[in-house]
Amino acid sequence: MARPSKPKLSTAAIADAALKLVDAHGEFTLPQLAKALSVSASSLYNHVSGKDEIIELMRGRAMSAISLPDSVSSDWQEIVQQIATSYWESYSRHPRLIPLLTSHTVRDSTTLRVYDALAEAFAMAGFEPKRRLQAITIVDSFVLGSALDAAAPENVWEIDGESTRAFSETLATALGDEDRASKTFAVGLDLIINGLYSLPG
Amino acid sequence: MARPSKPKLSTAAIADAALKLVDAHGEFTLPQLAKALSVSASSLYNHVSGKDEIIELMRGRAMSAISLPDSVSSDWQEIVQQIATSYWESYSRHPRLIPLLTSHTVRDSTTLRVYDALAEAFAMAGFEPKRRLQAITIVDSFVLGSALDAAAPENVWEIDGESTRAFSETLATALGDEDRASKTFAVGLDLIINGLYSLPG
DNA sequence: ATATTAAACGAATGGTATTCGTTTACAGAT
DNA sequence: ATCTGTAAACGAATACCATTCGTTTAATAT
Repeated sequence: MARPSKPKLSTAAIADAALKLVDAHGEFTLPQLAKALSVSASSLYNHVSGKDEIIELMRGRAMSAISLPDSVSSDWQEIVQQIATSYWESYSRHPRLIPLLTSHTVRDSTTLRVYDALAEAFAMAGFEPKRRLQAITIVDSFVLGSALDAAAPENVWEIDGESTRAFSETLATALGDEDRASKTFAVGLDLIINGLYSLPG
Repeated sequence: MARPSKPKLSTAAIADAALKLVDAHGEFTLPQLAKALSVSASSLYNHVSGKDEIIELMRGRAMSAISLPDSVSSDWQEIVQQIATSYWESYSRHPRLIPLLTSHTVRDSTTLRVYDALAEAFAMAGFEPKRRLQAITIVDSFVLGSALDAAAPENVWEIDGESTRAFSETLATALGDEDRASKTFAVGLDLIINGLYSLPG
């Protein structure tokens, strides 16, 4: 077969199909992806430079739902809370994507705008550049860590039965609590924002 | 060649060599590893079930330096601070290992003991099992996220020049600050522990 | 002394990302 | 309307990679 009348591929279609594979299996290969798109693997290279770019496309896809709040409508704490929550939710909608992203440089513009928005919020709060970076890093670390935690829901810990009662009891409470991850993130974020507020400047 | 008088391999030697490769290149392959050990790739399978087990061995190697404090010597806040810091330091000594670990179930006993110790500390603080898990998760998320942040020190953000001034100024302050990551982690952890203390139970 | 196990090897298998040359449709210029 | 160059598909080929298997021989256990 040669060039078709209507192109079978596009970067959007590739990103969507890859994301679907990652959501389902936690990974993807180019032959898999090609088969899912009814296409040969080499055809992908007419639209994409390689597997790395596909991963970066998925990041953009996953982050596209982020809506950044107006900088004027509320105080900085509420703004930071909205940004961080929206950011975390985007990660959490595709938990199994996260491990693929952590070894990659961020090129996606939406993601970069999240940092811009956080920087402005903390600037509005009167944080000097140095402490601004500190605040951003703390929030970002917690978002990423929480999302990673949510990425491995059940089988993170393989218990041999040698655990203390304190930890066993603790683990037992995890079962059945549906959106424990979401609630825990909210609590932690709140705690961080309040802490940043009262931090000695 | 057949069986040698003294074995050339051991799980410890394999883990060390693999860790050295990961520290240097951020990844490893079995042929690489075999060459570093002056051995053929198939020989590795006499000591190890596959690449996954080697990764788990590296986790154990990286975490072996963790020393858990006595539960009686000080108050729970100091204990949690010591555990979390030691935990973070172990990750940070091998930052490029972290992405390999995040997609794996924890089997390493040292790592599991960290959770035990945290559970006991929070139990001592009077946290009920449910809030205990919440506290552990928050601390763990922050440790992991911070370590990941430290894993990609320079090139995480590829700036096109389209950033706001608030963020550009912010990024500029990152240059030259050697152990910024360590200081930021300390600030954030302190803030979390204090927050947990005053959290409505 | 003999049998079993352990630890090395090379060769083979099946999968992976990527490159290249070829084909042919489409789009723009003459 | 024709010509031309680019775009988008394909199959074949390359160079890895993880893993398995059969073989060899040393160490160990019986």
